[in-house]
Amino acid sequence: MSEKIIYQPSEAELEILQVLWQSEPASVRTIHEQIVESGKTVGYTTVLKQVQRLQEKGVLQKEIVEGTHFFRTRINETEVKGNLVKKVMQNAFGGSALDMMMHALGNEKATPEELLELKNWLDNQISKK
Amino acid sequence: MSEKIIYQPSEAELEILQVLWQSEPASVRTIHEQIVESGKTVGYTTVLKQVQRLQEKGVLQKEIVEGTHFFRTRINETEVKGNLVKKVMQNAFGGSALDMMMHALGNEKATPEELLELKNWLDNQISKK
DNA sequence: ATTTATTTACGACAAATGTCGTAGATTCTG
DNA sequence: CAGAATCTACGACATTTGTCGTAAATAAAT
Repeated sequence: MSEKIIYQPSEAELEILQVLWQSEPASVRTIHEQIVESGKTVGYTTVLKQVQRLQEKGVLQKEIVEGTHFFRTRINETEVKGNLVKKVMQNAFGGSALDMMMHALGNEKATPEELLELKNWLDNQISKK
Repeated sequence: MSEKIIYQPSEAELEILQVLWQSEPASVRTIHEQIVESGKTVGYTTVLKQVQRLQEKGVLQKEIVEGTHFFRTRINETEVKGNLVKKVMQNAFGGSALDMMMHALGNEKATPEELLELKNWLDNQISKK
């Protein structure tokens, strides 16, 4: 089968992608603002550069509307995120979801609500076929 | 509180750490063999270099026993792995374990057994306090 | 003790990342 | 329109990673 290649964004790239998946298309100014608002201190040109690189890589698409440059992603959020977590699951936990889960939630870090949500989802998954 | 710093190994470093967590201490030769056996093609000196860097970083400790150099880790497996997965959970899933789980298991990738195991573990977590 | 095989120590490199500064281009304001 | 404000394009750098090659140091074999 045709192995679809899914991009593995770096951390800084993921921040940008997250903003875009949230509200596409967006200008670099907007992206930068969002990132800064989320707590990270980074210069405008730094973000601009990353955006340009992502575009060169074909991950982002640029559209110039009335002089302003807008960007939107060309990769699927679910696939990319799934890939990110699967990679960790594979590399660090030998592919075991259980093992990964235990490390992610272990040590009373998860709230009871979260555990319940998870349980419900799982029950659902199990029951349906 | 004193934020304990947990090392975030790169992929190649993780491979080495995995071998050591499995059977410490080990010589570079052994580590290399294990990695190659696990399917990755990489030169001996490449692994050696990585091991030396890890030692410089204080992640590994060297002990010379009768002429042979043995290495062992100085970081905790559970903590490091937990950190790796938590980082992804944070960066890509806004800290939501459920969201991460759905992406990791979504699309019928998980075996029924695995789902059950997970469910059991969860039930256990929930019930105990 | 020599020769041979193994190991270790170093130094190099290329590619990827994260960050900016600066200059030129464009848009907005008064 | 001219000056001010804002953007984009580029180029630079320092780090980190992943990979080796080569030479020097050790250990093993004959």
